[in-house]
This record gives sequence, structure tokens and C-alpha cells, in this order.
Amino acid sequence: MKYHKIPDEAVRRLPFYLRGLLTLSGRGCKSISSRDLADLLGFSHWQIRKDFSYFGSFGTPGTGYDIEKLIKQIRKILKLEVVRKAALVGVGNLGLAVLRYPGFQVYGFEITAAFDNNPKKIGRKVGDITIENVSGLCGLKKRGIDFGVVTVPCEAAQQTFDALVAAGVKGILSFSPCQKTGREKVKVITIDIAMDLVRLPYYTPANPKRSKSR
Amino acid sequence: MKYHKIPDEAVRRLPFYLRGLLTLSGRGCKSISSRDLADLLGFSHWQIRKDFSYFGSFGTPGTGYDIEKLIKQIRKILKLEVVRKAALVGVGNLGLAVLRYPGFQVYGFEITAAFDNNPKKIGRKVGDITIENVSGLCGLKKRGIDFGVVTVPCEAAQQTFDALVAAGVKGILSFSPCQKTGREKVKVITIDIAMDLVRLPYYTPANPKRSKSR
DNA sequence: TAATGTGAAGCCTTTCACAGCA
DNA sequence: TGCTGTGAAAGGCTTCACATTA
Repeated sequence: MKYHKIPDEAVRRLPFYLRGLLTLSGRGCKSISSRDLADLLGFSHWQIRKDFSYFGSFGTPGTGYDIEKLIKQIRKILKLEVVRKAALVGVGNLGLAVLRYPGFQVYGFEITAAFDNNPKKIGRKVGDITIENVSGLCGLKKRGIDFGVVTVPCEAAQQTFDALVAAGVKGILSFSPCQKTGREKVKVITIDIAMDLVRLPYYTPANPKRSKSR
Repeated sequence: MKYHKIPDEAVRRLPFYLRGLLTLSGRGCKSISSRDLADLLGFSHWQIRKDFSYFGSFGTPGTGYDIEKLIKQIRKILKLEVVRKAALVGVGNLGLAVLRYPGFQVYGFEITAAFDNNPKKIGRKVGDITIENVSGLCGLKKRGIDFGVVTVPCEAAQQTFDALVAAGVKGILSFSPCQKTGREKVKVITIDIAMDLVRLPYYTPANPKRSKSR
């Protein structure tokens, strides 16, 4: 394998591969070819091989990929070998939905703390998690929490960001469109529901061209 | 203006431009240069000019863009000149969060109906919307609803998709990772929270390269 | 034989530089 | 002079074809 700059698009696909492989592993499958994995996930087989090749050579010509080995490799690439912990800030409906979402654990990701500034909510439990006052954010590092999920209203987004950055998190997943991104050194991934919903009409007939549905 | 295939990436940016312009309009601004809009939104000025140029020439050399005119143009491109209606299926925490999200209206988008299969929820009101039985999905067309938002659990995703497609919707925003996309003719945009959260660790130091935070 | 890994081609997107207009 | 609109260059990603390996 030679050096290649790794396309961010390839990184974006790794979790999909991981999910597919975990499913296969759960079914007891031992190995799979790029073609079969491609059919399963809706990618092309050369895309899958190319993506893996950015990170090394994991397969066996003539046979395919050893599923367990590949899962391990992708976990390593994504830095999910150890369980990663995140804190959620803003326990409204969206925050609750994210807290109760069961789908993180298979990846080795856990939300282990929740914060809010509403005194009525502080102290309540959601599953195993007790909602804390946002003033406690500064203690994240000590608790081994490196990531933040921001589900606060727009007005509170910027100060929540600043608090998380001050607390030393390494990355933030934000549902708020209202932050001035860029000035921080931490990676911020933003999910903006309105942005995605609003461009649906564009793809309506008379524009029947299309693309990856992201 | 000459013919150009329009990059999907440019379409993806239009709602951001629209939001910025609406904010400016609200502040009473009349016109803006590509450079100032770029600074406001965190894009580059040539990117903005290029994006607009795919759709036509909206600006005035030496002056910039007339904000109201530009808003109208982007609305037209995104097919948001008339108010677009969507139905939400699955009124759990996430569904509630989306229903209560106030940010769609400025774009000319409205969620006007909500469906669930839980008898306890049917008949309840969320804001102005009364939750209906999913069996009522087939009547969407008559009510002028062209889009669907899917916030049901994984297991129910595929059948919800089929029902929405059968009801004649033109596009679907899905929060479920579990649909076999591709076989439908309708545009599907998928938001997968776990996928986005899970790749945060990758960007953690020792991989300090970076990119657009999407 | 069956499948991987990869250089090279092709395509799409972004950036640049500047002609042209108000 | 200041800013737009756009051809052309540069850069990045995907697809292809095939040499290579088990």
C-alpha cells in the first residue's frame, strides 16, 4: 500500500461498512467479497475495495474479507477500539430522542451524561442517566468524556459550544444551525434538519436528474 | 448564462444562502455583495458567485445582489414559491422534536399532518396537529401533502416508505438507516444520527487534516 | 479460478484570474 | 472603482481495467 490522501467521503462511508459487517457477523458469516458487501449496502464493489485500500490491504484474493478482522480494522481506523463517551447538552424532545436512541452501542459509542439548564429537569433520570446542571460541564475530562452532542435551542448554541470547547472535548455533533463554526479547533459535525427537508422539493419531477441520497 | 449541469453540492448550499439572506432581510438590509455574504456564512465569495451563476445572473456589478430579488430567485429554484406541505410518520421523541421545530416556516415549508400506529397517541394534539392513524396516509394527495418525514423505529421503516410512496409523495426525509433505498422513484434524503456521531473520533488529533463540517 | 489492490482515466467540484459591466 | 459572471486551471473523487495473488 502506498500513501494516499484519504478522501473524507471514504471516511464517511466507513460507518456504513461497519454496520453492514456487524449485521453479517451477527448472522454468523465469516467472510464476504467486496461484490457481496456492495450488493448488501448499495455501493459499488470497486468503491469498497478502493476505500479499504486507502487504509491498507485487509482482504485475501480469491476469498474476500474476513469479517471479524475487517470489523477490527474499521474500528481501529475510526478510533472506536475503546468505547467512546459523549455528553449530551439540552434535554428537550430532540435530546431525549438522541439519549434513547439505542443504535450507538454497537459501534462502541455511548452517551454517558446529559445536561440541561432547566432546574425542573435537573435530577431527573433518562434510562441510566441523571440530568445534570450545565455548570457541571467543566468536569467532562475527568469522567473520560471526549465528545459533545448539542441539542439546545438556537439561542443557547454558541455558549454551549464555548462551554464544551472549554471543557476540552475533541468533537461536537450539533443539531443547531446557529453556531459560528470555524473558530474552534475541535471538529464539528452539524446536522441541520431544516436544510435537508427544505431541498426535497428541488428534486421533484422536471428535475429528474439525480445523485447519492445523503 | 450558458447551460451547465448543476452540481448537487451547489443545490445543497442554496438553503444556507437562503437562511442568511432571510436574516439580512429581517434586519432591513437591501443588498449585499458576494464577499459580505461569504463572510457572513463562512463560504468563499467565488463559490457563492459560481453557485448563483449556475442558475442565472442575479447580481449587479459594482453593487452586489438585491436581497429580496435573490430570496425570490432561490425560492424559485428550490421550488419553495408556494408553501410545501409534509406529513410526519412516527410521533416518538424524535417525531415530536421535528413537529415542534419552528424552523421550517421561514423557508415556506410546513408539517401539516402527523401519523402513528399507537392507538394511545391517535387523536392527541401536538400544536395544531391531531395525530392520525397511519391508515389515513393514503389520503395525502387530496390534502396537498407532497412530502413525508419518517421518524418511525427501524422495523417499521420499510413499510412506512412503501405506504408513503403508494400515497404518491414526491420526496421523503428519513431518520431511519433501515430502508432499502434505490428501488423507489421518489427522492429520499436520509439523516443518520449514529453515522455522524460515530465518525467524530476519527477527526481527533493525529488526524488533524480537515474539511467541510457537514 | 475468483477475488483483491491499484494505476490511470474520467468526471465532478472548487478555485482562480480576469473580462466586462454599472 | 468595485463587483459580478465565467472560462480555464487545479484539485478531489469515482470508475475502470487489469496485474497480481491465494
